[in-house]
Amino acid sequence: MSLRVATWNINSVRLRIDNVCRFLQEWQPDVLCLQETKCPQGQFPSAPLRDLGFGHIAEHGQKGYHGVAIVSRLPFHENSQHSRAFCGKGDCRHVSITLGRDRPVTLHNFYVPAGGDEPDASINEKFDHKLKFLDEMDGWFAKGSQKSGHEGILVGDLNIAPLEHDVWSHKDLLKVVSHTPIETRGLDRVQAAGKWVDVMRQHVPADQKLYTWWSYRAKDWDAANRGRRLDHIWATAPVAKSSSRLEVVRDARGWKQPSDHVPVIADFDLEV
DNA sequence: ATGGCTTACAAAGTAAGA
Repeated sequence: MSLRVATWNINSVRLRIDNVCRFLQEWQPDVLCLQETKCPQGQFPSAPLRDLGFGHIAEHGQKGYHGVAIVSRLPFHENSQHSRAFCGKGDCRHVSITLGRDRPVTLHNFYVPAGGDEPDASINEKFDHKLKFLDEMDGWFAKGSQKSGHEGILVGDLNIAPLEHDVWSHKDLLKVVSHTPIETRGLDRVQAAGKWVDVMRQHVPADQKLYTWWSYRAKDWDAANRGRRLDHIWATAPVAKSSSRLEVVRDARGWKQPSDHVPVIADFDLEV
């Protein structure tokens, strides 16, 4: 049996619901995790997704900003939906559910704060928030937030491109928010605390460029190809080991009225 | 020339993204 998991920062799920439906139909994931839904709780465009067979939806949204959701063909464990509030804010940056019969797998969907422009926490409150968010994730996973016996998958827009070839120019971006050493060290700590394996880099060697986001501001995003890998798929070791395939749907950046992020898909050989 | 754009919103100009 195979489980296909996808993650996509959609930058308004209501504006781009047709793109979501196209993706679900053409790539046939079992579960799609969305970030930046920008959709108030209760106003998620569920109907067209249900019509495509995705009748299980965990939404955690608010007006205007942020917001995450999990859209699934497979049922969730009863009462398994959780949304953790980070940094004492109710800003809808996490939702998790549990899948699977014999071997439960908890799926975490995260939207880590972008962090603003200036990579200095003493003068930029947004950057301070980003670092504190990472610290809180670290502490949460270190404490063993995972139920014992449960494996896990963590996906989302983590807003950090940790490796040299996760950005178009390592040298130029070391001082740019998303690729600064203090952020990448923070992300490394989160990964270690949860014993998470970077599934994308298991499939694509670290010396090859790998991007999931291209700025709206580039005149020609495709030709310039100045991307960053801001979106991630992590899993606990046994789950990561079962991953048979990875796809970054770069073409989606060229669709009509696109998001600036593209879907990332991983297949796992799991009983679900 | 990595922001030159794009989004939401008690709708014109702000705030936010990254």
